[in-house]
Parts: sequence; C-alpha cells; structure tokens
Amino acid sequence: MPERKPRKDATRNRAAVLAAADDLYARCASPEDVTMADVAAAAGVGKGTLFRAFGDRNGLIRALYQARLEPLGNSVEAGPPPLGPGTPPLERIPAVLDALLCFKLDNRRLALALEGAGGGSPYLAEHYERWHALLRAMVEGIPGFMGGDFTAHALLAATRADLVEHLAGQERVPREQLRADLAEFVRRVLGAGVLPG
Amino acid sequence: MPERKPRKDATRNRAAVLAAADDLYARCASPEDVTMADVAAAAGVGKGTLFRAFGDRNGLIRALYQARLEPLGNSVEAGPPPLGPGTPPLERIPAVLDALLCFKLDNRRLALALEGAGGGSPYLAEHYERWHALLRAMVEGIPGFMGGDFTAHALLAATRADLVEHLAGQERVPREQLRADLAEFVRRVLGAGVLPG
DNA sequence: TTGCGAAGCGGACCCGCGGTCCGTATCTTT
DNA sequence: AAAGATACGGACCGCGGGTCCGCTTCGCAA
Repeated sequence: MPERKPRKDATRNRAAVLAAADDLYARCASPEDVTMADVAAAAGVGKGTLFRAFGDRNGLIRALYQARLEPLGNSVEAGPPPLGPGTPPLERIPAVLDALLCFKLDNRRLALALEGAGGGSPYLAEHYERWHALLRAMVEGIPGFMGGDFTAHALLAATRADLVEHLAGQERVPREQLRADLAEFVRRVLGAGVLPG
Repeated sequence: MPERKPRKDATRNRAAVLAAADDLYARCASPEDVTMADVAAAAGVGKGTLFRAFGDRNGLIRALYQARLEPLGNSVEAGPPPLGPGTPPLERIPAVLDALLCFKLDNRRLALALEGAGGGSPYLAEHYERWHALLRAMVEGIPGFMGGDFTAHALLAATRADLVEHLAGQERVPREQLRADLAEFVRRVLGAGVLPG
C-alpha cells in the first residue's frame, strides 16, 4: 500500500543527480572535494532536491555505488562460473576477489568515497555485510577450514579501496601486477588447506 | 643550531593538551566527536595555543599516537625476541602483528582517529611506511617468498583499526579469540612457504 | 479544459568545526 | 629592570553539510 510511485520530475532529477555525481567523482582528485552543493549545481538542481532524494551524503554515495556494483552483484549471485554459484570455493574465492579488485580499480574515487563515508567505518554499510557473508560461506565450504569469519574479513581487507588507491594511484603499481599479487596472496591463504598441528 | 629550547609554559601546555586529548579520546564513542575546541577547553588552553603546538588536527593525533606507540616501537627495533631483531621471520612476523593487534585493541579510538585522519588514507602517515618496510623486509627474509610488498600490505590490512573496532567493538569478539584468529591467518599466509607451480 | 490538493522544488539560511589572527601577557636574557 | 622574543587565548572567518518554507509543478478528476 505505501508504494506510491514518485512524480516524473522527481525521477528525472534523481537520475540527473546520479549522473552528475558520477561525473564529478570520476573527475575529482579526492572524494572529499566533491561537495553536495557542487553535485546539486552540476545536476541543475537545488540542494533541497538533492537531500530530499538521497537523505544525506552517504545516501548519495551508496546509491551511486549500488548502481555501479549491480552487474557484478548479479554475476556473483547467479552468473556463470567462475563467479557464479556452483563453482568450487578454491576457484570461486579468487575469482570473486579479483573481480572486486578490478571493480575498485575501475571505480577508485567512488569506492574510496564509500569506504571513507559512513562515519569512518565501511563495516556498517550493508553491502559489506553481504560480501563478507558470501566470502565466509565460501571459505567455510573448504573442508576442514577453521576461522572462516576472520579470514573473510582479512581477505576483504586486502582489497580495501584506500589500499588499492595507494598502490595503483600513488605507487603506480600496474593493474596486472596488483591482480597477480592479490591472486598469489589469496592462493597462499587458501592453499594451505587444513593446517598441521 | 636551530634547536632553540621552548619556553616553560609552552612545554607545560603541550603536556596538558596531550593529557586532555588522551582522556577525551579514551572516553568518547567515536573519534570525530572530539573537537579541537573540546580538547583546548579540557586542557584549559586557548585554541590558538593548541594549533600552535600541533599544527592541525592530524598533528595532534599523530603526536598522541606516537607517544603511545613508542614503547612498542622500541621493543621491535631493539628489544628481546620474539619482537626484536634477530628473531627468525617465521616467528617474528606473527609476534609483531600480534603486538600491533593488541596495541590497537588497547587504543581503539586513538588508532581509529589516526587511520581515519590524514585525508582518509592511513597510507600517507609515515608511521605506516615504517611498519610496512619492516614487515616487508621480514617477509622477504623467508627464502623463496615472492610478492613481499603486497603481502606486507595485506597483513597490515588485517589489523586495520576499523576492522579491529568492528570486531571487538560491534561484534564483541573477545580479545583472545581475535588474537588466535589473526595468528592462524598469519600462519596460513606464511605457512605455505614457497608455493608449488 | 480546468481546478485543486498533494508532491516536489530550490536556494536562503543555520550551525558546528577546523583553522587563523593579533593585541596582550609571560618568559628570558643581559 | 628593561627590552625583545615567544607564547597565549578567544574572537573571528570560511566552508560544508543539512534544514526550512514559500512557491511551482504535477497529475488526477470533474
């Protein structure tokens, strides 16, 4: 019953804002020098409209991120191997992490903005919860593997947006190098299987 | 020649500010609701004094952190095994990471404040550079181990302050559990030694 | 087509915070 | 004791996120 469909101008403006913000985040050097006023202006919209549509700064960033992330999310939830379900963990985990890394390489500022937002902790954003749950389930699908919860966190931490930004941006580590490094790291973590002792 | 010793009131005020800030950070729920004005007031000092002494917010946080971290830094640089030099990597790396984890458990808000500061990236703070270099050197001291640079980053990422805060604070994971989880993760990463293939 | 309530618009406005400035107070040195 | 250097402190500034409310636009119904 509550579902009233929004007015036409509202949806148009929402789209305009998303587009403008996307653009601004792509251009800017650092996420924090994209101000809400900037976004509103670039979208040809008042600040009131912007805040009405997205609640607050985080809302906007989350909406953007969500939109960008959707294809990847779909691939993981119901796509073909190696990303989709039905792939054995030892193959799927590296694939998912690699995809995540690539995503953050392709959406650096945005990912940075998202993780930097939320009061400083990425761990409250519900999308983190999803990735963590997925990874954890996969890790625990490896026979005899203990400590899946922490391992999932630690693996995700290896693809943190600011780390990616530091390596790819400041240190100029080439994309393929990073992917290879991550892949090897993951292999190490998973490769030992059940530890002796 | 440049070394002019500071005035007495200056050093006294500096100490007062550090003490007050330490206290405030210990009490507060989240680092960002400790304002500079708060610190100044709690120290019984004007804002001008505070900024003169520490430059800016980051300066203050870094100074605090540095002070707290010093003992650990010393232990690592020139202490007895297993933290000090001269310990074989496979023993020293877990020890150092465990010490780091414990430090962040004992100084949660402070560590959080530090990593959240610096324009959003912990990777610019020079103390990160030091830990990374140390870890990297140790990792590369393991015969045949490749990708030490990234591995060092990834291991440090597993002890990120906000992750620690999330697990210990929100999720109420007990301290010993966390230490054990980290230890096992580290063992996994290092345990494989040289990978086949 | 027109009328009319509701939904949405926009930008002036507010507030809190980091950081600066400068007249005044305090220390140190000779 | 006097003078110069150094530090103090809080009024002040600019900026950015978020709110408010009079006005516009939409869309339904007669």
